[in-house]
Order: sequence, then C-alpha cells, then structure tokens
Amino acid sequence: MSEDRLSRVFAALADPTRRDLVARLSSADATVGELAAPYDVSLQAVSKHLKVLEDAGLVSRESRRAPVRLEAEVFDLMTKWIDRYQQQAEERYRRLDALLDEMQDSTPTRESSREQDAS
Amino acid sequence: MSEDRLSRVFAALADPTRRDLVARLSSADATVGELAAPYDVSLQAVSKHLKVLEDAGLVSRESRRAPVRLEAEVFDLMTKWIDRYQQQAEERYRRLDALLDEMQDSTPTRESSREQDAS
DNA sequence: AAGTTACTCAACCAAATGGTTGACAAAAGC
DNA sequence: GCTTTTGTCAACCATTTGGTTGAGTAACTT
Repeated sequence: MSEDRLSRVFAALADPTRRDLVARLSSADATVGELAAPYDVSLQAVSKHLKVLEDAGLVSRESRRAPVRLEAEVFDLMTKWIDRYQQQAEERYRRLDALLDEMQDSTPTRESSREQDAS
Repeated sequence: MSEDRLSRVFAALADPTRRDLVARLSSADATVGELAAPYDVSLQAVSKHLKVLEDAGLVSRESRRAPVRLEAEVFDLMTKWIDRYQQQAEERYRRLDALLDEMQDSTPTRESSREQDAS
C-alpha cells in the first residue's frame, strides 16, 4: 500500500497553494496562522490544505498550535519513483540510438546490404 | 505559467493507473489498445487517462493509432522542483544540528559556560 | 479560573475527476 | 471502395476537491 502513499503525495503537490506552503516551509517552520496570512483564502481553507499535506506525510506538528515542520524524507519516495522510470527510459533511448547508428552504418550502401545477407 | 505545468504533471501522477501506464511505457512504447488490455476498465477510460498524461506533457503520439511514447524530459521538471526544496530543507537541518551541537558543547558543564562568557 | 486567541469540525456548494455506455471518426485490410 | 478495427467524443453519474461560513474546542494569557 505504498502505492497509496505515492498517490497522496503527488495529489498533495498537484495544488499550487500546497506547493507554495511546502516551499515556504522548506526555509522555516511556521504556525498555521503565519502560513495562512499571505493567501486570500480563509484560515480554514489553509488548515485543510495542511491536513492534506499531513496525510501525505509531507508535514507534521507536535500539537495544535505548534509550528508546522516539513518532512523532507518524503521527497526521497518521489525521487526514487521518478529516477527508476527516468533511467529506464534513458536506457531505452541509448539502445535506440545505438540501433539507429548501426542501421545508418549498414543499410545505405550496397556493400553493407550484402554483408547483411551473408550473415 | 510553468506553475500550471507542474500542477498538471503532479496531478497526472497522482493516479495509480496513470503511474502504471508511465511505468510500462518506460520499458516500451505501446498503442492505446495494448496499454488498455491489462486493466479492467473500459478502453475509453484508458484513453482519458492517456489524454491527461498527454496534456501534462508526459506522453506523446505521432498519430491516432501510433504507439504512445514516454516524454522523459518532464521528469527533469519534477526533479528540479523537488531537489530545490529538499536541499533547502536539508541545509536547515544541517544548521540546526550545528546549533544543537554547539549548545551541547557549551551548556552542560561549568567549564564551557565560562568559556561562553569569556568570548 | 476566566477570557482570548488560534485552530478545527461540520455542513454546505460548485467544479473537477474517474468511471460508465453509445454514437461517431479515422486507419488498415480486403 | 467497403468493412472492420481502433480510438475518440458526448452525455451522463457518483465521488472527490477546494472553497465558503458558522459553531465548537484547545491552548496560551492574565
């Protein structure tokens, strides 16, 4: 069910306000009120956003009015997911490039066509 | 408006089916039908998922029935966002650790307290 | 212990999301 | 050229999401 965890993390970061909250928390812890101040939505709305971030494990607090803290470890989870597929995709491109190079070396001339037939 | 782009990318990856599509496309291009086969939802549903991925720039196709291809560059966009705040957060932790170390060095003994006063 | 301040819960609303089915459009195959 | 296959569009439905306001609760202040 770590699947579900990743879903919550990505969903949490899909909202610009929540990404901004994360951005601000990366430079300093802050209370709900402090966090809410810059936005022109209600405090309740920001409180909800923080709950989403908290449920995703991106953020935590020791008590109600304590400053909110960013849980940076979650980033590893995302990075791991991304890296895996990014690398796999790049690997494919490398193989494709190699294949294209090979074809360019072999097909255009009659010489290399005969080489192909011979093999 | 690259803000908006990131939102679409994260939102696209918030769905497990879509993450699975990306995962599969990272090892091989595939047509819509091929991609849809393993899931027990309608082809239309998968087509919609692919549209979401396409709008986020995660995936592309040359024509309707052409194989879908993963656009790996988008990963860079995410990684860049993540790295920035991860590093900022880690930097803060380093400073905090340093501060805690300093306090632990200075406060517990009478000796070091006097050292502080002297400086 | 009482009062204020800071935050959350609940109920509600509009819009977005993920799914369905049925009709249509575009490519391939004959 | 006609037919079949493959994919998309449209309309609809249930659920989720991001916002609101109003009432309640928890935690500092005095």
